[in-house]
This record gives sequence, structure tokens and C-alpha cells, in this order.
Amino acid sequence: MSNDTAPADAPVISNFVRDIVAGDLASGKHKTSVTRFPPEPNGYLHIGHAKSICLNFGLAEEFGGRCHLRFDDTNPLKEEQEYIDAIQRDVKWLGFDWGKNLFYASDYFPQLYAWAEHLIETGFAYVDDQSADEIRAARGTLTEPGKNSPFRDRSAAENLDLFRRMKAGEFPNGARVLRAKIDMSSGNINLRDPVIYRIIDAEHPRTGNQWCIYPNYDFAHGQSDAIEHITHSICTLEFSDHRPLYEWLLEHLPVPAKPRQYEFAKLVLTHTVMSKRFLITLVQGGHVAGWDDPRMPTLAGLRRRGIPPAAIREFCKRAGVARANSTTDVAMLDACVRENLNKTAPRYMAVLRPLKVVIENYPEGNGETLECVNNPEDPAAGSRQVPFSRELYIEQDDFMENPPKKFFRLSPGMEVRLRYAYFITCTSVIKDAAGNVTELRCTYDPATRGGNAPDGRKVKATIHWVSAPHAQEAEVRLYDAFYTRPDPGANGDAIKDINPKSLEVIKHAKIEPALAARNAEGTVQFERLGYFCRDPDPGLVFNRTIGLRDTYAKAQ
RNA sequence: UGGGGGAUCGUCUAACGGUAGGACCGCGGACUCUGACUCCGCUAGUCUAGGUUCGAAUCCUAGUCCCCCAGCCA
Repeated sequence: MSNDTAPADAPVISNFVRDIVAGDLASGKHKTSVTRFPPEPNGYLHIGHAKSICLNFGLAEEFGGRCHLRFDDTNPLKEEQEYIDAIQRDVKWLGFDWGKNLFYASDYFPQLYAWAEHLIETGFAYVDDQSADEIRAARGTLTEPGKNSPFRDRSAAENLDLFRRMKAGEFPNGARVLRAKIDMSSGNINLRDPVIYRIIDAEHPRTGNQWCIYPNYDFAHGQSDAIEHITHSICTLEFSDHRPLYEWLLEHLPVPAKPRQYEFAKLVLTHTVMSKRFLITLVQGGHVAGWDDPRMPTLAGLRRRGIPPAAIREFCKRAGVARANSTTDVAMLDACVRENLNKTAPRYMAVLRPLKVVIENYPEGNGETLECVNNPEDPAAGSRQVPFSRELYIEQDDFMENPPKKFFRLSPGMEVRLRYAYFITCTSVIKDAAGNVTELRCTYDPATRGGNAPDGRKVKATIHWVSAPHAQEAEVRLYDAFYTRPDPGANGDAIKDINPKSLEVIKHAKIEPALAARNAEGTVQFERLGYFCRDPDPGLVFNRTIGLRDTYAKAQ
């Protein structure tokens, strides 16, 4: 696992699934743990999947077992190669390695087909000629039992013949299905003769046009687990009702192993909509720039926003695993991101909304170079030389002509420190015709070079700056909450809850030369502003990953 | 009014008959060449009602509330 800042002394946080695996290993029930992460390639992975990935792969790492990446590709109508590729890229990026254990449910189509015939031969499956509507009508309701299909008692020979002809493509989509013969009066609707094979005459991303009948989830998942000798098949709560069917199939088929299914509560995050269906809507409806839009909860989006994979792993660890439905506050994710980045991100200076400052008593010319620490949290990161000159840019927010009492930054007559540079004092303010402040005139104290006054004099604030003649211009994209409420969609369509100001683009930010020249990957800190990373778009474009905590702004 | 799950600080999560703990958020304070970081402190919880017990979040009984299931999706 790739690791940036995994604290070596991190306490092991257990959970009920981990306890079960540990127990099975300790009791000798299993000699090794084998788990799997089984995505359907019908969309991009999101942070909810990360929880499952971390759980499954984490178990393999901790117990020396293995975790398979298996694509649950049984529905060619929704699945695409693009998603298969993206999912592999994202799992790797998150920091996990399936090694040689890359599988596809579609690899097992021949075996699953053979098992379907076995079920028919043993009298536990039949071909139903009813339409989807008829099947639904006969299924009963939550409180009433279903009715047996008129085709339920066909002979094994007839069923076999029909099923083979389904496979041969003799019937149109939906004309017939194969159903397991279980119990139409079961309280568990999944046991009311569930459909297990259907006719879908569509091209499959992996098997092409080889098949026109496909097993569904229930008939593929447990058997795939058995084929791969999965010991602990971990899925989310909504599949609890499928467990009896999962077990029924394993009991009625000559499978090579008996995996067990365990369910946990999926991740739900405040200020987020996780459903793939909705994410597809956002992408296709043009509400975001794509699956990797930095406002998306997809792993691709989080990556583009600059969130380190280690922070996501840590977050999943802290969020925990339980059986109770829960909604985790995104603030917990934010905390993990800030904690990680504070320790790892190199510091640079950048001014988002520039205000020109001229230091009147500083000599004209090219100026000088000052040493700046790259990361106060990491001495090994060293330092760099940053150009300083008579004309600078500071942040507009760092100046107020008529400051309130608690404003410590620059104002007329007030002395502040330019980070790693000099103390300056504002002597006059220049405005345009409209009265807007356009430039500041200041003086500096040459004795404070580097940022300290020999006489021990203190200043209340340190502000960041960029030398005007050396500054490079960059575009900076400031991302804010994507939704205006913590529970988007709670009052109807989540599209209506999208924050119209979730993206603010700053076209002419001023950045120090070293930042412009930086070609390394990774997220950096713009001192006093937040964490940012280079966007893949051409040019000098930065995305804000997350701002620094700002207790001053909060107090306003 | 069927079947399956679940209820612990605002949020997430521990405690497995023996002091309800941690994290996030929030609020104070200290420190500070990032109003950051760090450190210290504070606030705050066992769904309800009975019962068993020396002792109950935990066991029992009866309720209440919440989630999932009626795709030829996964």
C-alpha cells in the first residue's frame, strides 16, 4: 500500500467484520482470509466504495490473506469498458493491489450456465413464459403470498430444451426467463421463485456477442465467490434479504466452497449524494465537468481535487464499520485531509486577489532573494529562495483602511510582517476615482530581514506576499460546497440543491516563481490560504483542495 | 397487517454483567514568523417502561421509532 503519512503508532480500530474474520482465523475455521471487492462497471467509484475497498483489502493486508478485484459484469446493458478501466485506476490510486487476482463474473458464464442446467435437471429451476408484468403480478405483495406460475411444473426435459433454445437465441428479449423453484409464499420475496437468467441480446464489453442470456446478480455472486474460494463475502445491508437465496444456491449446486456473506452499513456522507444513478445524472446533465470534476464524490474527482489517498483511507478507518445506518459528517473527511496535508504539503506563497504594495524606502532594482521554509512540519523538506523586490502583491483581505479592533493585519500606520521577509508599515493608501483601494505605499525596516526585529519588537500579524516583477499569473479554481444543504435531495430533487456558487474561478492570481516552476505531483499549501493542486487542464491552473481552518473568518 | 435489520454525546464509533471511552464538530484558553499547526480545558449520550441482579448500554418482557425488500438492476 502506498503510504504518505500513515502514523506508525496508529491504534488498530476493530469492527465487527474484522472480529469475525479474526475469530475464524483463530478458531481454525479458515487458514487464510479471502475477500473480494466486486464493483459493477456501470459508473465510477466513489468514496462510498472506498469504505468497502479499504475494508476488504485492509483485511487481506492485516491477516496476510488476499483480496480479489472482481467485476460483477452480468448486465451488458449498463456496463462499459471505460468503467472497467476507471475502476482499476481508482483502486490502485487508493493504494491497493489485487496482484494477479483480477476476475470477472463474465469469466464464469460457462460454469454458471452449466450450473443452471444442473438446477433444471435436479428439478430446482424452470423456464417461465410469463411476461415481466405477469411475473410481477403473481409475485404477491409484502403481505400476500405469490401464486405459482402456470409453467412451474414443466418437466426437466422440457425446461432443458427451452433453456438451451434461450441460449441459442431462438427467443426475443424478455420472452422467457429461468427461475429458481423455491417458495412463492415465502415472507422473503427474494425466495419467491427468483429469476436467475434472462434473455438480453446485447453486446457485452468482455464476451461480445457470445451470449444472449445472462445470469443476474443472485445467480452470479455467490457462485463466483465459491469459485474463487472467498471466505468472507462482505456486502452492504440491502443484500441481507438476499443471503437466504445466496445460501440456497450454494446448497443446491455442486460448488467447490461455501463462502459466507456478511453485511455492513454503507457510507453515507452529509452534503453529498452518492448514488451512481444520480452521479450519472450530474455528468450527463452537464451539472459538473465530468466524472472527475473536483466537486464529485468520485475517487477520480477527489483525486483531481488534490485529496491524498492516505487521507481517504484514514477517513474510512475513523468512520468505522457497523450494522446501523449512519450518516458521517463530511467534516470528518475534511479533518483527515487537513491532517494529512498539514504534514506533507510543501508551502508556497500565492496571492489570490492581489493588492499592489510599493515599499518606498526599498532600493529600486531587482531586489534580493529570501530563504523560505518549505514545510515547517517537515524539516527534511528544506527551504527555497524566494525573490523579493520593491513592488509586491499582498492579499486584498489583508488590508483594511478602517480596521475593526480585532483586525491584526495591515492598515494605515500598522506594522506587520511579510512572511520570511521584512516588517512593513503602511504609510498611505492610493485609490481610484470610485474610491477603491488600488495600491498601498509602505516603508520597511531593513533590520528585520528574514522576519525578526533585532530589538525584539513584535507584530500582531504575518501576511503572505509575492514579488510583483517575479510573479507568475495563474488561474485558481475555488471549490465550495456542492450543495446548499447537508441533506441534498431530502426535499425532492437534489439537482435543486446544487450550490450555484460551488465554483469560483480566479483568473489572475499571482504566484511565486517556484510554484509556477514546480512540476512535481501532489498537493501544496498556499500559505495562509489552503491546500491546492495543479489541475490537468493546460496552463497554470490550480484547484483548491480545501481551505485552512479560519477561526478569524468564522468569528466575523 | 409479511420478511429482514437497527437504535449509545450534534455526528461517527467503543464498552460483550463491573468507573459509558475515543474521534469529528462546537465553545474557551495557551502558543505561534501561517488568525494554520500543536497543546490544554469545556460542553454533550445508553429509544421508552417494567423486570432479573449486589451491580444492566449489555440479560428478560412489553412497547416506540428508523432503515431495507414486491427489477427480467446490482
